[in-house]
Amino acid sequence: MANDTAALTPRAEDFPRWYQEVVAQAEMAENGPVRGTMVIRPWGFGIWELLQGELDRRIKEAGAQNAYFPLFIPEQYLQLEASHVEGFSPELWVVTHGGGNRLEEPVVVRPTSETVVNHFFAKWIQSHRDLPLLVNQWSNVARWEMRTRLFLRTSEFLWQEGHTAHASEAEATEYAVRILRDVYLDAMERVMCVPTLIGHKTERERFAGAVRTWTCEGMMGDGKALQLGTSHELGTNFAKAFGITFSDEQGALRHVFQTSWGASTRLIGGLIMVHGDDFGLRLPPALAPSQVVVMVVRADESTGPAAAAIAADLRGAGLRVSIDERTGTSFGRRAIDWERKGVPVRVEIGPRDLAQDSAVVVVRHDRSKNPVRLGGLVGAVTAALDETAERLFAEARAFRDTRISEVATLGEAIEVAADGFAVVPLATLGEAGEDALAESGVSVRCLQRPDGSLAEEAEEELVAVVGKAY
RNA sequence: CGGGCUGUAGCGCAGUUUGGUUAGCGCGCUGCGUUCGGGACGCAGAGGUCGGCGGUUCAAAUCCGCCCAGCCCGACCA
Repeated sequence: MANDTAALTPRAEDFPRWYQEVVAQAEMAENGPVRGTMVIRPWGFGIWELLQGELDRRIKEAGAQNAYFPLFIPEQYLQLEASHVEGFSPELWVVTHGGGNRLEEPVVVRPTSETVVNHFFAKWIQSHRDLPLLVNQWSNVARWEMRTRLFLRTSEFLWQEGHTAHASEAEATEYAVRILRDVYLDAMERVMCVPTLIGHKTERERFAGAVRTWTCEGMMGDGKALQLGTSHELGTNFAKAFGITFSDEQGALRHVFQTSWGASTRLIGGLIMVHGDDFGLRLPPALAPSQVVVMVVRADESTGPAAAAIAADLRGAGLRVSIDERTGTSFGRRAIDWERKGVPVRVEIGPRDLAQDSAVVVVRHDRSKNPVRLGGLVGAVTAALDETAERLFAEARAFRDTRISEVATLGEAIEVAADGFAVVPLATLGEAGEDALAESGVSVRCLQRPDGSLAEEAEEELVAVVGKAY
């Protein structure tokens, strides 16, 4: 298993280093051979698959269907939308050769798929009866990045990207917000147990080609911000660039209003940085590839069969269960391996337990250990998993709340943003204020109403949540 | 793209200044045994184009030249 015997660097001592060590020692991912690329190992990919399932179900509930568009995009497509090309040009990987020959027209590896998708939307949409068109794809994308960190920023990453077309602006806005709330916010808070702020971006932070960008922002364990998911209103920008028109009920030819939205493997990085502790990862039960590991403390004629029976009972209750009977490896080593991987509950079973018809239940989130009668094991484990989800969320929210302050001046905002979020009236900030923040490495994460709700119309009394971002 | 640094076993490193038998150490790995309730121990093993190419020399991981790759710091970024 882990081939590193060193203890983890404490979070408080060096947070970035702690993060890297958790990713490595929990066997989640490692660097690929090409600079900035990432190999996602089975444990990390297992988490991604579960998260993917949760997001996918919500996306489908919101009415979108999955489809797939090509990895390669003609370079000229990118040129069609002015601000889009301006935003993405520096990040493009361009393929110039194929089959040993120079290509007549270079193709870009998709950095995002608005351009190809909309090329086809233009073909598929003729009538108001074709609307709304709601499509999602799960894919990889590639962007040239200067400085990469596993999961948080990699040259290639996995994500879903949704693309929709609507007959009216109001409908597009409503859908973009619906995705933000019903898909992203819901999955982040209920599945990932990550308390999440929602709002919209300032012009400076807006997606290249969007008229408005909605965002989900989480606070990491060091007080920095991570953008967890975004939903963009594209207005008619791409519709005009790609000629996406439809005949309305009156027979008039009009441009569609569009949205696009995405969430990526970056979420796994956020999960680690929100819930991890000095002993490693702590997984919310819904995303744990193994929710329970039954550990055989010592091999004898009774422990193996007992562990198998316990595992069968737990599986019967619908849980994901692993059995660890590697009794050739010392107990401590194995316990620490599972702890680092963040498995929410361990059930330890040895001769001593069996003699008392019990097992030891160890809960990862607070590392508590308690003996439990075998007959009550399924109930105890299920309760511990439910409690883990609640406690992880509550703990993260309590931490975040202690690191958010309302402030009245730019100076205070910068000070607070050193290790948390500052909430400052937008009127105080202005565009000049945003420039001033940028000089200290601080940015506006999102704009919201003073009560934290979304400002769906142009409103006067908004506040800006500012912080340092990953 | 500017500045600094590093390439020696799967990983982390020593050895290079001052060239000299068979290139070492820790972890990991394999086998056997003793262990096993929070990072076990003993014994025996396996594993190397010393980043690459060329040069100097009786002799190169070590000196010289060129090349390649990676890391860190700056400018840029979901």
